[in-house]
Amino acid sequence: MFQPLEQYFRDTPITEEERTKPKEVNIQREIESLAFKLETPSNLPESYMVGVTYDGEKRAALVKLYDPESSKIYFWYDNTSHKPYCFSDLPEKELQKIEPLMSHSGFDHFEVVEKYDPLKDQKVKMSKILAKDPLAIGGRPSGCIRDIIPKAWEADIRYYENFLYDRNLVPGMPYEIEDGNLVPVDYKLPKEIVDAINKMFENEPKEYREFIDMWIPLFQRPVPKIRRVAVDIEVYSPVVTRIPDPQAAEYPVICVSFVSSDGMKKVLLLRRPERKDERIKLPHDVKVEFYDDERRLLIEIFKVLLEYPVVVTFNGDEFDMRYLWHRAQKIEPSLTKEIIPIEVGKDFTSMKYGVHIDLYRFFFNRSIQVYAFNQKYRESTLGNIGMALLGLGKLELNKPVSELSYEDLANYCLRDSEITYRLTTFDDDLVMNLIMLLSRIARMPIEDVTRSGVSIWIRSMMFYEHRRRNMLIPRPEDLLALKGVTVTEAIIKGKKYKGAIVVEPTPGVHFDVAVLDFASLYPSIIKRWNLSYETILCLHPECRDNKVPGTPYWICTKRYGLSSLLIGSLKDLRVKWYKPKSKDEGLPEAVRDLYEVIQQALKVILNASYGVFGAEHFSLYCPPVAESTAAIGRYAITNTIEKAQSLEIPVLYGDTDSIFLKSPAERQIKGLIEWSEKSLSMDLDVDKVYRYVAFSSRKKNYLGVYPSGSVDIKGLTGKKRHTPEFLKEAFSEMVQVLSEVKTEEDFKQAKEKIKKIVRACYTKLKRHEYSPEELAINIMLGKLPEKYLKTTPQHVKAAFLLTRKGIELRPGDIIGFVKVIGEPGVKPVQLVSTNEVDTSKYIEYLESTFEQVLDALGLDFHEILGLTRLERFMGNTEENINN
DNA sequence: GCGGACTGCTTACCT
DNA sequence: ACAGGTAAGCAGTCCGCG
Repeated sequence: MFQPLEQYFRDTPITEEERTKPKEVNIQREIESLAFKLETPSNLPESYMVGVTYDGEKRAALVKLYDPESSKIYFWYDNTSHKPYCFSDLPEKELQKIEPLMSHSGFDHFEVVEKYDPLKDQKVKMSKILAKDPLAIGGRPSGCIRDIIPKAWEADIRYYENFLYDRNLVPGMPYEIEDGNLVPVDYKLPKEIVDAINKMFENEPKEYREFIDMWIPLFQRPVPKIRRVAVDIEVYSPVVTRIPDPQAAEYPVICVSFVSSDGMKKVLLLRRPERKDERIKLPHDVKVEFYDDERRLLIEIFKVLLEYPVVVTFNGDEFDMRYLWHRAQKIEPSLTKEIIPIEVGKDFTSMKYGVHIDLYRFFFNRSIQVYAFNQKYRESTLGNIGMALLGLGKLELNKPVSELSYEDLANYCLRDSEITYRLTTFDDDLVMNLIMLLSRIARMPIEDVTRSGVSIWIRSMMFYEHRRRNMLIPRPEDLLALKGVTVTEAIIKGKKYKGAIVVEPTPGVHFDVAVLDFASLYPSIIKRWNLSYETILCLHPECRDNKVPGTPYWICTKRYGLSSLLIGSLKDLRVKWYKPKSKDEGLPEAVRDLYEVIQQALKVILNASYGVFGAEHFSLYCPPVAESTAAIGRYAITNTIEKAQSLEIPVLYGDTDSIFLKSPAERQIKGLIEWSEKSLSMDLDVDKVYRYVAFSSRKKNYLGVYPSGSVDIKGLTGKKRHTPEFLKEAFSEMVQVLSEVKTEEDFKQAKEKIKKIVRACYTKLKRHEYSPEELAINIMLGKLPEKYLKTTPQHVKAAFLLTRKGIELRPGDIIGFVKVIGEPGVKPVQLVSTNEVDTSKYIEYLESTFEQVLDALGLDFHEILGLTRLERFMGNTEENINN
């Protein structure tokens, strides 16, 4: 798979020309060549909407269209005179009396509109206040229209979002320009597929089928391959441990690398007087260019950036793009904001011509990390993600960037671009496809969807739907005042309401265990119970009997709830169509892969759909909706457990949406599933079957072995991220032994093997045979070390020992530390020598880690080590472990 | 002044 | 800036102890 390095690389002498000062160049002329000419054709064939923004100069929405034919971006400016606005409940007459509004320079005019108010369940007349520019509505620190009028509706929506929603445009979908107008591309979807999907939902109500119809084209329309370039820069820094400050941009950019989808691999190097390298050895397909004027280097970078519709970076928002922007202005005054093809915002950077995707922002998103990539990467660093998803890590450095030879610098920098680029291409462009699909579902431009969390995606999806149905979007304070806060009491202090049920596990080893679970429990509940902010606690007296079990809440019986329809339709499309189809061997691989991406994108959204209603910062925050969802979940699982018990199936364990059943008969399982369908209207399925499961008495903590011998480990310390390597190693040896156990009898032998593993580990600890690296506990810094005010945890103590050495640490960094004798008891792994290790602490660790499994097997740690109570009390020495 | 019982903080996990 | 529930380890506090 990987080519041998010697073949792959080529030696290139650094030429005389490259080593000596090149001829003078005319910087001004070079800069002029950067002035890019935007193209706004009056006709353009099928092109994809990749960017949407507001052009302050033209005072209009700007749509960036990607034409797959020419691989170029074309601009389209709104020609429909769409204006910024917000709503007021005051009649025009009243508004006219508000002097600051009437004299506001941004005020344009009033309109009277009729909207459906979902909180009142009736039509209302609203005054629409239109403005000349978006900043007049909101966005300035003071004097905005939304602050002048007493109550403003829909004033916190960005202008271009309003534009998208009002014009029914879907980012990521294909459009044409016809005689200067933007029109959706008429496209016939394969009839068999549309019919097949529709058939599955033929018994659903009309309101529901409308949603299915709306989604189908968004998922089924192909996603184009997009021409793109990955960029990475290296900056000179006199202080090794400090990351250069992009605002100050004090030091020169010394290297830049590009890797693009059209096969370009390029490294640009700044020639520095102190470097006297003779040769440079790089892969044969890599172009190298030397520059001795940093200004020319920057101009060359900008030229490349202008050429590509999509620019991909890793942390470019915070660093690379920002640094280039400030550095350019600092060293060459003619490189003005107008000339540099980068737009620097408060917390992101974008491109003037194309779009900028910062993969760090995307991969950092918890939902992406957990649901799309199943926690395959645990740290959001380029090296970590690259290693986990591509098997390609960063190049190791043996000295600081500023001291590297040209060759090492070029290779290092190139590798970063290579990883960044390949993160967008692996598995047939999985990441690009995922981004495009999320963009369509959330109705958000790529640059926004890759930089925001699920709550913003769901907000956008919901807002779009409100506009499409002419529904007034409620103000958060009205929503909260009307629907109120929660009534149940959480088990955890400080939480707002009661959550899921976790069943006390039956300790021990159990053979032949079936796990049943509700498919997409919470989304199913939201659909089945018609949960939505407007349906819960509705105003109709006749709905009051339709109670949510375990709460005083009732649900509307007259209207379908918006979130119920939205989340319900997405859930059904995933569960009934895309997920099974993605596993269907009868389909071509390309189709399966596409369906897999779609079901992944849906999973990401669905998994968060319940939580957002209980999240204070969500713009449709409605705690009773979240609380009811959890309450119905408890109702479903407790009733299912009772039913299982009435069928005399022992329930060993359960968590939220699952129950673990001991040796159930086929017929019993069938009975349970049918019961669930009939009395709960919920899909209960067999999720997995284990050869055996080992439970200790701890919840969220078990080990299950499948008939194939593969092992599921949940919550056990032995596989947690921070656990020292030596323990993970010993633990995985034990897991290997357990995976081979087929019958009760096999346990005898297995237990003996496990005893040996534990003893061997104990002996090695006692003899100081583990290296500090193997002993290191690796814990992530949740915030800057100085921000720990209430307590100082051990990893923070270790972190301070590092900062004292001048090493900069940031939230998200992982601190490796070893327990040592003496104060403060810990040391960063880098500074530890073997003889100061606190062995007794590690023996305690060994004990607690293995105990979780030994408990279940009926083994005792101390008996394994053959220690008597007295010996344990006295402490034990080298002698008594050797015999 | 010290240790045990307790609470609270922090991280990593499960669903 | 999606939720709540659980485990583990440690920091810090309080109280009693001739």
